Amino acid sequence: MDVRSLRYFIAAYESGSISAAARRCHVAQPSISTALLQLEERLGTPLFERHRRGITPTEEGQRLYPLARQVSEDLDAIGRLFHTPSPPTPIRLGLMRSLGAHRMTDLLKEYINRGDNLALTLVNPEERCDARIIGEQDLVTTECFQPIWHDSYRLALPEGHPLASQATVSLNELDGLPFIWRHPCAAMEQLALALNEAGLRCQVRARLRTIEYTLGLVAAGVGASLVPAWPDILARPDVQCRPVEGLPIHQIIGVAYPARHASPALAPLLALGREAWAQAGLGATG
Amino acid sequence: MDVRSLRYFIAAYESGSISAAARRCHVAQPSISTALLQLEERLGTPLFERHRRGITPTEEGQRLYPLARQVSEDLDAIGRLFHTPSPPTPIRLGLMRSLGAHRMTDLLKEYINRGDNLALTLVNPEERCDARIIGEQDLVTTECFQPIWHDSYRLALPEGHPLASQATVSLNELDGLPFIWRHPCAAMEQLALALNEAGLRCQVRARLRTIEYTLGLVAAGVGASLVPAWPDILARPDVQCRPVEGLPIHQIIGVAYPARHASPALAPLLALGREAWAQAGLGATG
DNA sequence: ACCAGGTATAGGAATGCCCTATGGATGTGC
DNA sequence: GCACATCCATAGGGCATTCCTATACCTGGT
Repeated sequence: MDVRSLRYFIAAYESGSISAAARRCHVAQPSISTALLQLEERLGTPLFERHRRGITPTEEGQRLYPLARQVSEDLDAIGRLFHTPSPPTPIRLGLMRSLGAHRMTDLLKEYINRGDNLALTLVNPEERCDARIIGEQDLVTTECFQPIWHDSYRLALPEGHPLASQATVSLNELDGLPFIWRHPCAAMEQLALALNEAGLRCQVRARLRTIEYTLGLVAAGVGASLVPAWPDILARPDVQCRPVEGLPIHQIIGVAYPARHASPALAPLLALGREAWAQAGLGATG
Repeated sequence: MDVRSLRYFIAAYESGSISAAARRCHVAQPSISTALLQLEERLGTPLFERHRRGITPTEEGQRLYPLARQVSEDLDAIGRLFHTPSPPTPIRLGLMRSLGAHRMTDLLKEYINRGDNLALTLVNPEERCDARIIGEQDLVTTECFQPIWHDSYRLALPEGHPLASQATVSLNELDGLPFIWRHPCAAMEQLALALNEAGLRCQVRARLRTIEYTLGLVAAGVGASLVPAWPDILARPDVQCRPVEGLPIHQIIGVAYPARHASPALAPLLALGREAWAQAGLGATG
């Protein structure tokens, strides 16, 4: 009886899926799969029913769950037993706009978990802070940079817009197109520059700051815009995203931190960034 | 944080010694030693003070102990959660005399632990039974034999007896020596045979059945006897044990069980015998 | 002075875990 | 209707952890 299997069981139980549990535990799916099979073998009873949409616990699985939680948490408590809580480390983190609330909260959650009693304060990236989550283009020379995410940008069009019938859109086709302008945004500035150089007109219908409002206005047919190609944006039915030909707008987002005298409490954040970046790199090549 | 380390910690705590814990856990001493060091490293505090006579728990060790017990027992409970108790398997075990109460109870304890809900009945080896713990010489042809222990026999003398000043005793020196005769005992019968063949007299002061009483009478100076060379007998200060020259009396004790239709519930007992026999074999060569 | 009993360390073998790759089954979108 | 995506299970190789033996070191007892 291994506590590792129990933790995997807990994750699978709470996720309702072996694959999701694997993502949550940062291991590959077969690890959870075989561990659960071994646990069922060891206990002599099936714990889950497998089906296409995931798994549902059997009655035995439901009986095991609270006990497994108990053991797992007791073990964690032992780990903290002699861990004299250090005074909270204040960390001021500057966050640029348009980071993607979902992935950013996941990152912060993990950071707080891994860090040792952090007191996180989120501020604008221009303010004084210990580190900044920003696009690579905004680095200043005294800063080091740890990449986290790679965002490529797409032209966002309302559903049914003529340009949306094409797989890609050329720069010339943007001439005179009404735009929802998001500000500040390096990608939009690049677009403005490109339009200007090509002698194309740029018609701005609205200026605003958040991606969410931008998408709402795009969906309402007020105009087009430029948004990062995040899965949850690409999945929206009311907005269609198309790459702009010959205008590969990318942005690398990461942690910028002072090259000298960086706070040691940043280490887990940098490690998380390294992991996410490596993960994306693997996905890109595979 | 691994439950393995916690179990080692529990064994060390309860044994008061790393070496004893290793024996109890059936692992080598360095395994416990390094596991404890790792646990202390992990928790960031020493758990034991090491000294020449063993170890004593620190205050932190004492705090950890009940929690470790809790987790360990909860985990065991999970292991038994879906283990529908099978109906008790009755096993009649025939036990010859003079097996050595200590090692025999250890063996039975382990057997009951490993077996699946056994109902053990101990009887004399002549009675009907599923298996017998006997000397190899008492095997009948329909039985298989799994050796467990190898006993060699010594002449037991009261402390200060003239013969005890010698490292060994010759057969001739036993002529006319008063004896405490233990019965039944294959070794004593071999001795009687040897004395008889050499034409030596044998003077019997008492006849009895148990080794404990025998040793009491030997210590009281009533006479000599022949006893197995077990560590706890050799360690007695009131009795001195000497090998008899040219008379290597040995006995192999083990499990005798029917060659056909042996109860499957005997398997753990045979496994235990195999382990003990291998262990002794290693000790003899090393 | 040597031996016995205790713990710590070093190095090699084996067991087990994790990962990648792949197969099978079943909904989903065009 | 057919390709595709998702999810779980299985196979095989690489690697980390654990175990063991052998040995060093220390101290108390003979």
